[in-house]
Amino acid sequence: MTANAMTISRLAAAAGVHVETVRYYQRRGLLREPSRAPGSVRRYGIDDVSRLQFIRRAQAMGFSLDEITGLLEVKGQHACEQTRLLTERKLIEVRQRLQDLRRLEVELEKLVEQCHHVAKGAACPTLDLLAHASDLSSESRA
Amino acid sequence: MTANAMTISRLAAAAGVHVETVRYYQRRGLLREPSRAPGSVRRYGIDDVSRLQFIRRAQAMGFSLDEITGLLEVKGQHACEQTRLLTERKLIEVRQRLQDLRRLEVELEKLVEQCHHVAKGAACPTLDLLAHASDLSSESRA
DNA sequence: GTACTCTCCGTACCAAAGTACGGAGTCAAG
DNA sequence: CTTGACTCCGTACTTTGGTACGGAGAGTAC
Repeated sequence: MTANAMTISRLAAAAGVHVETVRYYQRRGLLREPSRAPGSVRRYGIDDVSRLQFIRRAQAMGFSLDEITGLLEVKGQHACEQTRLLTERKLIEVRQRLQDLRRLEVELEKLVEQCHHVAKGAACPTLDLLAHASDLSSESRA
Repeated sequence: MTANAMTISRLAAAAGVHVETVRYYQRRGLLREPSRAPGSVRRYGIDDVSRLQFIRRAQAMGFSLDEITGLLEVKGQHACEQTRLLTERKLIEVRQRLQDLRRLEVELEKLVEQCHHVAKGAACPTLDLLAHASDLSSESRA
């Protein structure tokens, strides 16, 4: 076995992260700190690369490091159920953000549109709108 | 005129923000610090409420406080053009975020879906997917 | 065996938009 | 005129996901 042959910089390179990130994940408890010969340097193996990649993939799916800690902890019997619940919650969050952003897109489109049609020298409708509320103020959400 | 009659807490309440937020905006230069009788307390007027509301509306439109500083500074001749440019840039950002989130939504939907169809006792497909890459790893964006 | 790179470690710092704190001074009501 | 609420002010802390720094020890290439 060539297991546990990597130094921290090789591990980081293998997973596509910075050395400092590896150390940061260790501090956060996302990654084990491998035991090492006293007065020596830590060595990492394939499993550590996998775990780092797991973390990065989960991040790409929108999970926070805290949530990923949760994902990494679920094991055994109800793992799938717990994971699914977490994923469903995340999906709801994402959909909410999508809705907010779509509304925002429409509003911004309106602003740009109006600015295109404004007469030279006239007041800027965007600044006016921001200054004098109208329908936007009713849109303030929690 | 009842102008400049408000204390900071009334101003904050009128605009729906916290006192500390008013002070923070003053420090950032988004809001003027009204002159005051020496050894006395600051008094605010309607204009300050409007300005605070402008800021909050612009925030709701996705502008950062730095960008809002810019919006508040543009005045006169080319105000509309500058505002429009800023708004267009913001719109592009919003659309990019929308695209990212839509992709994320699809991925999360797949995960949830798979977890629903998994046999009892079988491994969790979500955890598997996160653990063993497949098509997701090619999706890593800058 | 020495020079150069890498690792280790704690600590500090970054963005963004605030929030919290604590002591001293001020305001307003009774 | 006292009491209680409010204001002022600077500074520190929060969250999230890291990045940067600096000095001392370890690993390695020649």
